[in-house]
This record gives sequence, C-alpha cells and structure tokens, in this order.
Amino acid sequence: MIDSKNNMTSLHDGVVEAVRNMIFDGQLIGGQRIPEKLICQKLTISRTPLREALKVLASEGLLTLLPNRGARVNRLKTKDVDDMFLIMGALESLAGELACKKISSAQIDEVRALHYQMAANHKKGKLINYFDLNQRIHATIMAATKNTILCEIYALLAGRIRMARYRANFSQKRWDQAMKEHEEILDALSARDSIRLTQILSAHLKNTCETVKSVIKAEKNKV
Amino acid sequence: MIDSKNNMTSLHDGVVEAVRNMIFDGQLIGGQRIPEKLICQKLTISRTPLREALKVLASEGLLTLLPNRGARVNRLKTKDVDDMFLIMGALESLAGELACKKISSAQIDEVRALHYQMAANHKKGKLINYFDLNQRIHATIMAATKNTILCEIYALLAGRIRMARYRANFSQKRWDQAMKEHEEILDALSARDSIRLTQILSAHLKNTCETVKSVIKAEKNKV
DNA sequence: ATTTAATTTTTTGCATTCAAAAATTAATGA
DNA sequence: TCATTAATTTTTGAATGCAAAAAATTAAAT
Repeated sequence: MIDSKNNMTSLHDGVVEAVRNMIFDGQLIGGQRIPEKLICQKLTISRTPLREALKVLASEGLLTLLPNRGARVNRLKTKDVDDMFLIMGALESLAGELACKKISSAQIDEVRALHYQMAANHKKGKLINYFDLNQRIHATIMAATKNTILCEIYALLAGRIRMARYRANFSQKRWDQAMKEHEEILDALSARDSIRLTQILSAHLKNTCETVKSVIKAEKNKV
Repeated sequence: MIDSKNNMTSLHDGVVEAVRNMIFDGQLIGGQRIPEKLICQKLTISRTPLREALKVLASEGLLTLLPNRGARVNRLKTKDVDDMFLIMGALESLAGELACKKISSAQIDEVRALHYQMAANHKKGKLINYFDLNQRIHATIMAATKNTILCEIYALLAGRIRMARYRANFSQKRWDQAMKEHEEILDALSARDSIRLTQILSAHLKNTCETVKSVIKAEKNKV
C-alpha cells in the first residue's frame, strides 16, 4: 500500500511519500482540505503517522496547517512561481557549471538515455511520461554536481512546481520548443560546455515558467 | 515555557522552534542522540508533539532519524559546509541583485541600524550578540527581495550553518575583517550598487565559510 | 576474568483515547 | 420562510497505552 517493497524502514517516510504523490498526481487539489480520516483509511494507518507527515509536508511548503481546522493543500500562486523560478534559475546556473566540471561519461550516457526516452514520449504525445522523464533529466544533471544539498533544495522547489505541472496541457508548439531546448541541453552537457549549458538552461527555465503560469491562469478562469 | 507569549497558535510550532534553538545554542550537540523523554519533561509536553517536531527538523536537515533508535543531531561535515556555501553564494548573489532593485529607504535604514548595533557588539567583543545581529542583517537583505521562498530557503541553510557557528571563536583579526566587509556591504546597499554588493557578499561569504570550516576542524581535533 | 547468554529495563513506533474546537444539523421564534 | 440559537456530530490536538525493538544489566560458562 504505502511501500510495496519489502524492507520498509519507517512508516513515516512512506506516508510522506504517499501523501506527496497524492498531491502531485492531483488526488489532492490546491485549496482543498485534507480529510485525515479518509487518508488514514486509504493508507490503512492511524492518525499519528499521518499527522507527522502533514507537518513535514507543511514545512516543505506543499500544505498549510490551520490551527484547529486541519491541513489544506497550498494553491500555487503566480507570485510563488515567479519567486521559485528566480531561485531555480540561480540554482540551475550553479548546477550547470558544477555539472560540466564533474559529470562522468557514464552520467552523460544516463542523461542521453533519458533524453531519448523522453523524445519517444514526446513523439507519442504521452505528456505524463514526458514530464516524468523531464524531471529525471534535470535531477540527474543536479546529481552530477555531487552537491547533495543542492539536489535536495532543487527537488523541493521542483516538487512545489509539480503541483500545477501535471495538469498542464501546453500547446504542441511549446512542447516542440521545449523538446528542442532539451536537445541543446544534451549537446552542451555532452560537450561539457558550461557557458552554453547555463544559457540554454536559463532559457528553458523561462519557458517552463511561462507554461506553468499559464496553467495557473487557465485554472483560475475555470473556477 | 515553549511560547511564553499568550496567543500560542499551535503547540507543534512552538516545539519545533524550541528544539531548533536547543540545537543552535548547543544544548543538543552534533552526533548526540536526542532523549525524547528528557526533552518532553523539559518542555512539559507529551511525546506526540515532540516526535512531530523531530520529523520536521529531520526534513530540514538538522537531525537524522534512525529507525528504532531515535533522532541524532547531525554533525556538520566540511563537505556539507562547502556544498551549502556554494548554494548560499548563488542565493546571495540573486538576493543582492533583487535587493538593490527593490529595497526601500526605510529598509536600508533598518539594515544600517542593525549594522551599528553589530559594530557596537564587535567593539565590546560580544560574539553571540554579534552573530545574532549579523544573521539579522543578512535576513533583512533577503527580506528586501520580497521573495518569500528565497528567504525561507536561505534561512534553512543559515540554520544548518548556525549549528557550528555558535561555537566559533575566530581570531580578532578575522572578526575585524568581517566587520570591515560588513561596512562595505552597507555602503553598496545604500548606493543600491548591485554589482559591488554581490561582489562583496561573495567575498564575505567565502571568509565566513573558511571560518566555519576551521571551527569544525578544531572540534574534530578535540574529539 | 572475560566472553556469551539470558533477563530486565528503557526506548521507540504507532494505535488508541479523550477533551476541546469546529462543523453540521435540528429546533425555535419572528 | 428565514434567520438564530441550541443540540449533535465530526474533526482536531495532544496525552496515554501497548507491543516490538534496542540497550543495559545480570547470570552463567568457559
């Protein structure tokens, strides 16, 4: 249920993951109140580990805890997205530089493999898979920096963005554009050309930012 | 005890703060196991809110939770410090740029006031007060960016550094140097000169990094 | 005496319980 | 009928309880 694998170390971690994923894949939607009882039943756990998880997720910025009235999933605001993308820009720029210095050939191959998988999903129009691979590519580049804390912080921000991201239905044109950018990212990384890499990462990020914001705006109009 | 002020919203937040401060001010030391019972007694709370707090602090990177053997305060390693300072460098650089664009005269005055207080404590040799004001100056510059998430992330990193920082007894020479750097920071900020500000912030950070690492090394030799 | 095994004590992880607060429903009166 | 108030149910916050794991202590054996 929570962790299908055999060797679960702690229930808590599993619950955090499970609830986080419920937010990511849209089972829990922004603004919505989180029904403790229901989630407990769904995960077949008691309220104690769930509540522990909720506090952690709140500290990650995915939830807000209202005293005596439970947890609500945070609704991503345009301002937040702008704020976060500025930060991600700074972090990716740093990462691009470090990664070019430190990345191994094996890791480049790894990125390449993910890239082609992603390209295949782009061709087939499989958006969810595309997003997943996209995220893994960026995470792999981050990992190449060998800076664990950088990876963690980036993952934290990427996670908050993901809340909105999964519901994106951006235009084919923009998607094609993003794919093209990713080809350039792969090229620059392969050449270990940090200047070019940071440049293209920055441009790519800007486009992603606009996409995410358009999702938010579209949703606002619906409601 | 936990929140002497009257209007405590949630016990949980208070406990997180309380334990965090116990780590900061050296009541709980790196590597040390956290005795739940004792802390509960000290804060006159039950284990439930404490354990919630421990999970949050672990997600902040201050603790590590070992399954079935409780929480241990993380010992700051040299590698961590290097990793963090790279990130803080990127964030401060961004912050310097944003702050120069957005800071109000009132906020500059605020920084100036803190600066002179800090200078006074430097003169009197009051290290703890100096650190506290130092931190508040950097936080105020961050706040001037109006980027809430940036502030949060910076605070998170600064917190992890603080674990070691309070035990620092750096040389008078280095302290004087740091104070000089802070004068330049104030000048650049007053002039809203972002190029100069980011430059001096970066140099200052590098010095701080070295100081923190020397504290860690000194402690390692002791043990 | 020192290592190994057995026993006791403590600590941990999680479920349960219970009081207080909020939300919902029912009841009352204009 | 509709707005208020009262009563009831649900939900939340946090203490307590309990089983399993780990640590500490004692006992036994070489």
